[in-house]
Amino acid sequence: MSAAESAVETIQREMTIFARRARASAGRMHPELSLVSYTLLGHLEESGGCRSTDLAAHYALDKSTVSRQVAALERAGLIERRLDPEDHRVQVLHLTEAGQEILAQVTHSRRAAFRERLTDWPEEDLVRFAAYLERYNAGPGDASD
Amino acid sequence: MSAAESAVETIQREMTIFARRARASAGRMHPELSLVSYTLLGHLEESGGCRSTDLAAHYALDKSTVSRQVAALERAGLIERRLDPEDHRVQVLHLTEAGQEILAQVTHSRRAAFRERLTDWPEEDLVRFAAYLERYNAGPGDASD
DNA sequence: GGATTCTAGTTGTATAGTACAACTTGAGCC
DNA sequence: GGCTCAAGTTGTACTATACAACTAGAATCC
Repeated sequence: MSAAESAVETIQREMTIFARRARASAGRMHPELSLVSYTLLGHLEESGGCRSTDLAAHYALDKSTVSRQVAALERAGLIERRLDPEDHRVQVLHLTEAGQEILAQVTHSRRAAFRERLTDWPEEDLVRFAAYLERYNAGPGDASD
Repeated sequence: MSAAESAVETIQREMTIFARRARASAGRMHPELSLVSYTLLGHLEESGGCRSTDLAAHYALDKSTVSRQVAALERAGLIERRLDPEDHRVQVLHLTEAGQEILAQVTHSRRAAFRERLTDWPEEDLVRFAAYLERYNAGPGDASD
């Protein structure tokens, strides 16, 4: 097996390990905010408010799934819906203050966990690793982010 | 924000994107073998047979979860149980021939998907990317693989 | 300008994966 | 032989998810 083939093997294996771990630990780390909820809140912050349908399209989730997630986030007081005055079918979702706070907290603690894991890495390696990941994810597959 | 901090941000974001995608697409790619089942079969192959309890410990899953997964895999004819003659509480799990075949197929198609995604990468970058991932996963976190 | 068709979102129903707790069965140890 | 420990199963519940059917509002088309 060539060096390139063996590297592909390794990348596959390690990415799979990472995915499994992320899935297993996501719920335990932040019982108040599942990985999906966190991602949705994050997207709302970045986008400055968007529709349920946009979230579904962006993350390749069914609209019913998003609808229930959104309902839960609203029940928890983390987001609010504003009826679009132009089109009454549309509900534009926004973070509440509480939502912004929780998102900031979770982001902070997630960031801390990553940083700790990467603490010994020279800056040069961090930058290169980040570039590789971006390149990998930006690849020709599903453009889901 | 320093270059290192911004790289950590990027790594966190891109790893999260990857994990979400893997989770979303795993079921669709191989309807006959979920990501968990695939991982369990893979471990059985690597280890050459082990106990249900070992799988649970290794992947930080509850023994009841593994019990049901194993039952499904047995129902599907992909693994078989052999009673440990030394200790009749213990069932040693082994891949059947059918299990080996399916595992090989799924491994092959997963590998093809990865390879396609990485097809334009120079060998040097593949090798470095693989090394970074290994280093990341080998870090001080949970040693779940 | 009313009927038809499209779109946003909700609700009903089903499934997979998971955890926790209670239980069963066999092993090991005074 | 009778406690205690270990391996695994089963009951129950919850979360995330999808698909399909539905509701309500918007847009379009004679």
